Amino acid sequence: MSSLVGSDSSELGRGGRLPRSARRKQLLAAAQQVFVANGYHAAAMDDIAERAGVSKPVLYQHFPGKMELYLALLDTQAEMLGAAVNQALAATDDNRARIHGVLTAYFEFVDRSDEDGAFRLIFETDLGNDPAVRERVEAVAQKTMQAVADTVAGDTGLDRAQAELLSTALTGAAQVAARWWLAEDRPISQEDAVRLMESLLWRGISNFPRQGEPGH
Amino acid sequence: MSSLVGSDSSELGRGGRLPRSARRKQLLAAAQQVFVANGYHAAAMDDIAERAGVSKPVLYQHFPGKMELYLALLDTQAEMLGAAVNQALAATDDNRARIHGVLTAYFEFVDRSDEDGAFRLIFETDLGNDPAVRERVEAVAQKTMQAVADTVAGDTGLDRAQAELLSTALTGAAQVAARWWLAEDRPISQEDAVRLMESLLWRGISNFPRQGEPGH
DNA sequence: GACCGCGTGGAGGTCAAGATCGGCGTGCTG
DNA sequence: CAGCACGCCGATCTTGACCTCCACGCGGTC
Repeated sequence: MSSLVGSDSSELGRGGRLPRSARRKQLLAAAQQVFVANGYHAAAMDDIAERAGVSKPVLYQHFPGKMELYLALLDTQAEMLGAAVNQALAATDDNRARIHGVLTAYFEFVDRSDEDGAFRLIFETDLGNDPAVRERVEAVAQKTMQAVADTVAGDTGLDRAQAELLSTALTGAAQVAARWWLAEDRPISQEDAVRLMESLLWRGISNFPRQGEPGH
Repeated sequence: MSSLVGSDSSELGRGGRLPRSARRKQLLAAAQQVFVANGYHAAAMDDIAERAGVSKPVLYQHFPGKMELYLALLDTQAEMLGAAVNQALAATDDNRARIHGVLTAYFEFVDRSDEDGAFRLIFETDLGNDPAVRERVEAVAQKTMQAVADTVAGDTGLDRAQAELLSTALTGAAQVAARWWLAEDRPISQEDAVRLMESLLWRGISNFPRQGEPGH
């Protein structure tokens, strides 16, 4: 009756005891699968434990609670996305190349995390109301937007608020487009998608009409 | 001890009995306040009933459950936004004017619903996982995107998938920008915001380089 | 002026899900 | 070989939120 090892794809590494570090990583992987599949609220700690092939007490010996578990995953993904975008912005001084890089970063992020759907933790969380989560999610978008706004403000002469509005639109467009592209199962190649978006955004923002320079 | 009518701003229309229609509208208003303030999950039926100054049974005599109550509100708001966008698209044949109209529709929607924050029901719901909710929310964006994609495909010669990608980016940019603008407490006037966004999007999409016309 | 029905209110049931306690087996160490 | 420590599990508690039952009071009618 009691089979030794569940070779089911639904269970990860069932079997004997593991060192804490390995067990922790395994629990994080299981939790990510469940959170991504069901969202935070519908995800049950029982499901996560079962998914990992352990019992609930073990789960609580590694994480104080559901929220901390979620935040650990969220931080990891936010770090990844933030680093990728940052690198794309710092890699060059050519603004068109920057747009290309940031777009690629977004598309790569949703594409790479398609296997596990990790991007949903950031872009489609059902915890937008929780302050801790909200802060972390907005921090990524804000940091990117601010960096873009610096360049936009310098190049267009727009004041800060105006530059931030356009920067929000640009980064938001990239994010929404990448999500749509993945949700539609990549109807076109990633290269084509990035090229199209790059063309759209670059035509929009480059040589943006200087305005609002008072007097002079 | 028992004050007759709660003139508190926290309670709506406490006092005697109301005709069903009026009571229903009042319950919807109370529910909207609570849902917007706390999100779906954190909102308690007790809070909604208390907010409306009635007891829970009456709430359940008007709505079968929490979900139906939420969906009623969601449908109303989705209808409003969809109608506004539709009207903006149908009002003219000039595509730049269409962009202006749609942008205005989005900004008006978040602005007008700032008093009660109704736009959060659509744009920041914490029920993105529930099929019924997801379907309704996506339907609005999808319909808009499809309408825009029709025009984009016709004007640029792009194939359907490419046109839809760009249309998603355009409508997504409008939505994200409007939400940012409100979240930042309207740092610039609505007219300026719409003008800036219109300039950005129109420069991006107008005279988009024709490509992908095979052979011929 | 008395009666009857309907809408209202407070108190309670049910259940799901997060969080926890004593016992067991296994592998290392002297 | 014996003791020990550690990781693990089954079973349970508790909280909180959705959802109904018995008493009360107001409006229409003869």
